[in-house]
Amino acid sequence: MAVQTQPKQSEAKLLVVEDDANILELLSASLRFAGFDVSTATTGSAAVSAAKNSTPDLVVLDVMLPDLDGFEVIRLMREGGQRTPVVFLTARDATDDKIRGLTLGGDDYVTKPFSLEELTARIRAVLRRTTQGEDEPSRLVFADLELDEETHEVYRAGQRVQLSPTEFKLLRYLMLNANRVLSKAQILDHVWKYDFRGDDNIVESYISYLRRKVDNVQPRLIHTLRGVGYVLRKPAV
Amino acid sequence: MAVQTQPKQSEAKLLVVEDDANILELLSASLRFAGFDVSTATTGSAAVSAAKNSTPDLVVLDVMLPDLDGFEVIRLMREGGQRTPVVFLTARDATDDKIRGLTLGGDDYVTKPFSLEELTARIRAVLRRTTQGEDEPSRLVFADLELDEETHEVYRAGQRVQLSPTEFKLLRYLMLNANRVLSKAQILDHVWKYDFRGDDNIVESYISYLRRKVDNVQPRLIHTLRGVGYVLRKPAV
DNA sequence: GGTCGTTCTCAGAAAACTTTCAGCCAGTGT
DNA sequence: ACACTGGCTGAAAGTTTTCTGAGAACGACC
Repeated sequence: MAVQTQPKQSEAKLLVVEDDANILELLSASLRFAGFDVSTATTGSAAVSAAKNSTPDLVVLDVMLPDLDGFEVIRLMREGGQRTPVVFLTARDATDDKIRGLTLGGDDYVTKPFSLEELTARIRAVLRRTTQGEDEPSRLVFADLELDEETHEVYRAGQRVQLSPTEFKLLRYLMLNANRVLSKAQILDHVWKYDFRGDDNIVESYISYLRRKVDNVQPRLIHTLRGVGYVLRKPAV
Repeated sequence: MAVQTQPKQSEAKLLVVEDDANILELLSASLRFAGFDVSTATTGSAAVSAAKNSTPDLVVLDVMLPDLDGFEVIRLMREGGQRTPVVFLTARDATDDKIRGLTLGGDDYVTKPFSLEELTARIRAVLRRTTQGEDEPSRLVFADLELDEETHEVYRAGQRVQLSPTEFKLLRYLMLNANRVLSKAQILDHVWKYDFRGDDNIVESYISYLRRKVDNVQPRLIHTLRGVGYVLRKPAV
């Protein structure tokens, strides 16, 4: 198999609005790679007109923008009758009034710094809620392993398993990329917040935790490829 | 279970009339998401003609409008023979006698600032009263937990439990969204008034009160999902 | 004006989770 | 068989999140 394709992600059209060039680059690259059709804007007014023209399925919107703030952008966008769902990006300690009301109308938000897994999970969740018709299932299944993104329940061989937040994110990432080999660096980049300055070993630790909780029965599903990374797959016949 | 749908809310047609752009956006987004078919107007005269054309099942009407006041709007609306029920939005200290009479005709009102739970509860109640035939039940039931929206009575395992107004609203919100994970932000946005300027901790406090009063017997129904939120559900099988 | 129920805040305790580290183990190549 | 490298994991330290008791603030009602 030559080409590695990403998990099908509804091919949705996203508009990403963010003025920090680094974060914008990070987001657009990884969301694009995740299979979304991404366009970008760096100011509120550019975002409004971009939304008018390209009618995205969802907007990823930094609340703090140089010109308009996120709420104004949304209001203007929706004045035209568009009802585009939004995932807001907010600063960690936006204790202000700023972050009130963001979850209304099926929208959601993530606070900076976030992990890419977190953001894409929210995007998927919002799309799931707002897209009618042929919907993404909220339940990931691989062999006898099941993970429900909505209820946060995980089962192995029918048994309920309790996972911590990081364990959950890691497992979801593995399942979304089943049969694909993931390097520790890759895992770190996706599952940990982008400002994490630690060492690879933490991935080993969490793989270990996950094995203990979720991969303690036959057949083993989490495999180590020495010097390469990890992969979730059914053992060879 | 694939799709997460909102609690079915009769799909009723609402006309929302409000001149403050922020509040209008807040209302239309969340009511639409709650399953109503929402149209909007920002002036009294626009409201009258909108009502003529689209014959809503219920009107949410700010009493204070730039041109006509809410009572005028209703008078004009009803001159044409329409008997559309109304939920008024009034300012905090509307001592107005006019408002007193409102509830007589089957209409109702909420004072600003309100919580969305409060508003949707009123809307549901008015629709329940005015819609004959297949009506929404006023009694929510989950496991051995029962909550009557009309009498405000709550029972756990057959035992009557006394709740304060906020506790009641919180529990109703949980029950309306049983089996769905609700973040503290989401709970705050729905159950607390939109001008509340406090932090998440108040949700924790009220969850704690609720547990003490309502979830002090087996099986536990209110569960914490660390880092995610709370959910009302029956324990794993 | 006092009592009561309620809302909201604060702060400490408890619990859960994350991260690091160090020693051990396993696979690989010589 | 040996040394080397990368991976695994137990334990401890560090951090974050949640829970809850106590009390201040508020307003309704007598």
